[in-house]
Amino acid sequence: MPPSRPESTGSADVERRSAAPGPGLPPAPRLPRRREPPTRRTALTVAGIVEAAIEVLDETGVSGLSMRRVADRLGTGAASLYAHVSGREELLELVFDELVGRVELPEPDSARWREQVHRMVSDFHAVLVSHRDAALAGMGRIPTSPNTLAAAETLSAVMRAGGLSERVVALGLDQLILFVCASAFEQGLVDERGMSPDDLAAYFAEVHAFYDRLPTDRFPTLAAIAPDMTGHDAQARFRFGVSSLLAGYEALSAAESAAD
Amino acid sequence: MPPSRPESTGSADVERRSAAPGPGLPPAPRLPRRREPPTRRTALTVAGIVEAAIEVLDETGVSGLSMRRVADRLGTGAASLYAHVSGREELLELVFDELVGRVELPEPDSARWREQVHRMVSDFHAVLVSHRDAALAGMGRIPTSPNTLAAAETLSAVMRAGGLSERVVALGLDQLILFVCASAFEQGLVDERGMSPDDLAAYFAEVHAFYDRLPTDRFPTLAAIAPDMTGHDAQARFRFGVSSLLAGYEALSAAESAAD
DNA sequence: ACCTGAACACCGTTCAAGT
DNA sequence: ACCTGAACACCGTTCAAGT
Repeated sequence: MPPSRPESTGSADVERRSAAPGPGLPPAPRLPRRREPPTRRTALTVAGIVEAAIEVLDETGVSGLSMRRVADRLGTGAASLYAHVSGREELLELVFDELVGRVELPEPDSARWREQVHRMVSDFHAVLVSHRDAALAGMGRIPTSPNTLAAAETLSAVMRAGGLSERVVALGLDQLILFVCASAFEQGLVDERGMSPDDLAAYFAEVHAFYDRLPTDRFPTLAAIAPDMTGHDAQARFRFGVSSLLAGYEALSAAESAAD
Repeated sequence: MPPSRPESTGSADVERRSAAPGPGLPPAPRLPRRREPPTRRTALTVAGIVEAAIEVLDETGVSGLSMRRVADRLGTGAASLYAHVSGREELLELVFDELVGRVELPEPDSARWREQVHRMVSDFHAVLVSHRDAALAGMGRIPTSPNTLAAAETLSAVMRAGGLSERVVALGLDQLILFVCASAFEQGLVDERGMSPDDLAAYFAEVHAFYDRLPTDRFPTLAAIAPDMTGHDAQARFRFGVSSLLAGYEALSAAESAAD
């Protein structure tokens, strides 16, 4: 029962399904029925909770993803979630695993391994960025959930197919995942800092101007590379990052073989 | 005045410094005095607030770094901080700048540029890690504060001294900083997830065992590289990361020159 | 077994009021 | 100009109680 009843707008009282007998009369007898107007959602399940959590995430970002808001969206109270999920931390892990599961996994092909790595990490990055700063939920986590394990297996298999050494793949896999998450998190943070698109454009224009005007005596190098720093969009920077990592892995891997 | 007065334990009423005349009598006249027992700390300043914030950070991590706790440590209320700092977000920026300022900046030397980069980013990483997950405060931030600008200038100058192209330095600088912050954040997060050192050791042993036991049919690559994944400590992984980035930058930079 | 309301111990920020 | 207490609108989690 809502504590205060807002005026019904339009089609009068269709929702009040049982008419009371009237003033001065006792309440009418009732057939037993489900204790609450069924509040639309079905019984609580982990999958349903994760789905609701992702909806909240899309609206508010990770910091706004609270147990209370998720519960609200499911028409219940926060305490009810604890029967299905140990707490906020586990819910974030489940959300992250669900998002990783949306990345398509290729059949490793040594002829196209670079392309395959670029594709996988770009997809991964895109999925994360499309859910605000969701990437935060993945940082500092060792892959042990089903979808993160499957993705780690495929990504490392592609790297091995490219001829990188076991050692380089083992160490590089971690770093590549860290890079994807950190990039996505940074990108997601930007629109988390509570700015309108207009403010945001203004802010970037300011940053651009700021770097262009850096005094060349105190900041000779930054001033010189300023055009190159502000001249690339997020996607170009991400692509550069992946390329430099792969080039580095190849060089280190080759150096290892040469040492044998 | 406390709403309810707990029984004084032991040494009776030493703290009630002004004895009331007694029941039925008006309150005794008082000399004007400082409204509060002087609470030890001097007047609020930005520097003092940042110092207190770092102390709180060291005790609780970024998530526990609240305006209320910082104020508490300064013997005041949270609202008082807003006269010196626009809010929590700005305070985090100030804390990050202060920490970056503790990194020693070398004179760029083209003969030792790799060593200089390794040294700078290791110092940076070490400073961040020594303050829990402080690195979180630096992510998603474009260097504009004094110490972050100075560090960015020096780091990019060292990279230029190493012969890397303007484009590679401009794009790589960002990535290198992101890598340092993300690594430090991950490392800091581990002891943030609220575990005792014993729990932590047990957890890592579990992870180790988990990877060692991965079924080889479903996870052939992960199973094969498991020893290499769990066999390196955080410092080795960080060093590998920096080396691979530098190797990548050199390769990409060389490829650019070759294309000219 | 699952769900609930109420409570506990917290948050960041604002604002009228004091000095 | 600086500081304050109280208030507002939030948090995650626990727990006794209900069904």
